[in-house]
Amino acid sequence: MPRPGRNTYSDQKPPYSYISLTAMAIQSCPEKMLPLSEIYKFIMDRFPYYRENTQRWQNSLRHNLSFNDCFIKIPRRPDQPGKGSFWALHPNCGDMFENGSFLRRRKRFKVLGAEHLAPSKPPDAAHYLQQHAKLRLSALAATGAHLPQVPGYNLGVTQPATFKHPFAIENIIAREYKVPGGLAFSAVPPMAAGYPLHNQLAGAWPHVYNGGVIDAMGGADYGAYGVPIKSLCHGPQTLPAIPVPIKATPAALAPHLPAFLSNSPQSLSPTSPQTATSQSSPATPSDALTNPASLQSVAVH
DNA sequence: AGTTGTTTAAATGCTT
DNA sequence: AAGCATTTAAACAACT
Repeated sequence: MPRPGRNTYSDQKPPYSYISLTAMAIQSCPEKMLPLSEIYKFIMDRFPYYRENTQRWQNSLRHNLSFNDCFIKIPRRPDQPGKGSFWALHPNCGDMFENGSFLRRRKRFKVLGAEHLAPSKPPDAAHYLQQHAKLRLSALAATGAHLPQVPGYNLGVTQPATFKHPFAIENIIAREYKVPGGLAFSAVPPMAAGYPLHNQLAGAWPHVYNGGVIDAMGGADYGAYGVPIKSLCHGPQTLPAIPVPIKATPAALAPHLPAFLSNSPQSLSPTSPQTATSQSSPATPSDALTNPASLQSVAVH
């Protein structure tokens, strides 16, 4: 748990846009979808800055959820009582922060085509995620795995370690350039900028380096909903140290990234079979659902 | 009544 | 400077 009231750099505004914060929250949960209230909670738990002015930033965040096509709304099933819908990332949104900055995307993600023209039809992506979650749950039940129960929607299903969405919190952390000595350099450029850089960057990023994100996820060992962090993320010690240029160009970046960092639908060659990067166990039937063909999307502008 | 979700509009700041 | 992404504010509807 974060330390309440601690007056540190962690009280400063984190260098993440609402979009990246929301994506982080969504990716932190095994089912990759969260209700609004849980997104709020995630952000407030991890970033003390957002424990204040809640009306302001939560309104902004809601605006972002509605306004940006990279977020999709997933209706609750009857067996998932509660307020509001779930929010998830559009399966095709890929790595929106491929430029290395979580403050500003290079391009906005925009959905094209049928989804906009026929909104009355439930979005395939939403259906896919629901089905995906369901199938993974039944697969899990079959294995007899014991995982913590989370009311309503999140049953603690863990992701296979082979795929990490670019927004997964561990991937975001992984982009920080770690130096053996403990000094850390950020892959996030200028805005690090807005931070007091006279001191060590590690000090400027306490929410990341000083037990921030990892520590705050329920105290180093447990992440959201009591799921052990290590089952969700690579531990900090196993995070790849990836030197990312301060001003990264996609062309310069992509070839050097480990597969799991560039492993997004959009980063694949168009001819690559999607099943190769399925988020679910390759042995599960949910693979058939991982790439809804009707989902057409593109980054625009 | 409070929360959730959508939409419009304007301001701000970064990128090209 | 223009274009664009993001932030902020606000109004409003729907829902619990």
